[in-house]
Amino acid sequence: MREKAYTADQERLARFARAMGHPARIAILDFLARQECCFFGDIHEVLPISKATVSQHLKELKEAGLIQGEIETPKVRYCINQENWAIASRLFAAFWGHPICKKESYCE
Amino acid sequence: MREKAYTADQERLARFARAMGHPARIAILDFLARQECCFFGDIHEVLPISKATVSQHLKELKEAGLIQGEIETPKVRYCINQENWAIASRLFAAFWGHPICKKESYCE
DNA sequence: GAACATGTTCGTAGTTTTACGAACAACGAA
DNA sequence: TTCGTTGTTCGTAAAACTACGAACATGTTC
Repeated sequence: MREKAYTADQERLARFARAMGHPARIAILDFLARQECCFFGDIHEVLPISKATVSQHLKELKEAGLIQGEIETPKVRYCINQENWAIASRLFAAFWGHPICKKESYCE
Repeated sequence: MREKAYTADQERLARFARAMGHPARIAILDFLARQECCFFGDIHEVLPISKATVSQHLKELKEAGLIQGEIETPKVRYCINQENWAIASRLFAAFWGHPICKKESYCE
């Protein structure tokens, strides 16, 4: 029954968008994009939610590929995942028709 | 305990992102952005989901402000909401640091 | 009026999201 | 060993999301 589906780019764009679909996660991404990298505690400090919830949001962003985390005992350092960040950036640019993207369709 | 919250832009960006967080809605926006305007039936035709579900997705996009619909008996014409589309475009451009947006002041 | 065409809304079901406290894991320090 | 710090994971609960068929609303046509 599945003769029409979504393109790979549509699926990927939606996946990234979903990850950005919560103010806390936007705040986290904003924060990380500015600092390049930082610790869990720094992120938790600027958010109005519990550690457990912050951890959950970070997991969501990690699963979407937008960030990555590595243990630096006893802390955990989180960073933007540059590779996927660039991919997402191009997908959104293409979607909105921003000049960063030359092609008429999504870039690759 | 509510001393830290999210900025208005973070809330708005998250709201738009959430609306884009499903492949069907990305497909709808893609379709509308290309055609400028079209009927419900045209949209339903290119999606692998039922009328009821398409209608639900359209409602979601309408509530997010990205599209608008008007009855043109016996059909319903859907269009991009240009005003909010431009706002969303700028918010995303600013978020990703795309050239359309110059520093703190909004682009254009 | 009866039949049709186009979409929306209702009711339902299963899944996912969001949030929290409590418990846990890992490790360095006392 | 015991304590303290840093985060994650577990368990739970309420809300929201996704999807569908059935029923409905509206206006056109026969």
